[in-house]
Amino acid sequence: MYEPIDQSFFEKDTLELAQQLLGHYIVHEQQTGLLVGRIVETEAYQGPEDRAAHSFRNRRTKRTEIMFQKPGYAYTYQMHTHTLLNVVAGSIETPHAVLIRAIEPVLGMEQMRLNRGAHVKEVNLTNGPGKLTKALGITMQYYGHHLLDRPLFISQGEGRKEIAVSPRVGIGNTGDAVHYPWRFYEKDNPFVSKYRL
DNA sequence: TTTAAGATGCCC
DNA sequence: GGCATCTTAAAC
Repeated sequence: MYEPIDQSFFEKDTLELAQQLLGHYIVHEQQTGLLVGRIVETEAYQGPEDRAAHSFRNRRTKRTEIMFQKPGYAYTYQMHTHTLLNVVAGSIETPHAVLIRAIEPVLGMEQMRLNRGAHVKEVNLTNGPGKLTKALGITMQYYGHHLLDRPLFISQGEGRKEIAVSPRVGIGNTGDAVHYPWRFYEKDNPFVSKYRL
């Protein structure tokens, strides 16, 4: 039923990929069962020109190294107490990534509740980049994992509604980059994260 | 070796 | 609005 998508899917312009990811599934096959979420919000980060990107000015470190590889790898990193998940984008040596900011629970909601806490309302289970990784059980162990490989992969979706666009969330102090319209989400979807400065 | 900062989220 | 709490990078 859920099968990894083709490598060619990742090989497109980064802004295009960020939009194309909307409506596709993230699948995590765990011992406890299948966890599936439908991607409803993404953001593009395009080093070396993009001041908000970790790879700004081709900064190449242990953390950013995966962004210089071929597209389709998972770039996970720790943000305070949370793990955030990116899909590496752009050709080799072009350090782009697409941050997955929100998903809509499709399968395994019981386990997602266990991962997130029983008192959390359904709409708040996965409506943020740190929330969805916790719900899906995604940790730093997936840094450098390729998203065509089980147990964590992208799977073909069944389409999406209208795409809305906005500036990216939570990038203060990055000059012009603050205004780039590189956040994409499915219009009117209740699982999209709250916009913050 | 030490320190600061961060693509967040939860609680007060 | 404060603060948790972890990884990395850059300062010293």
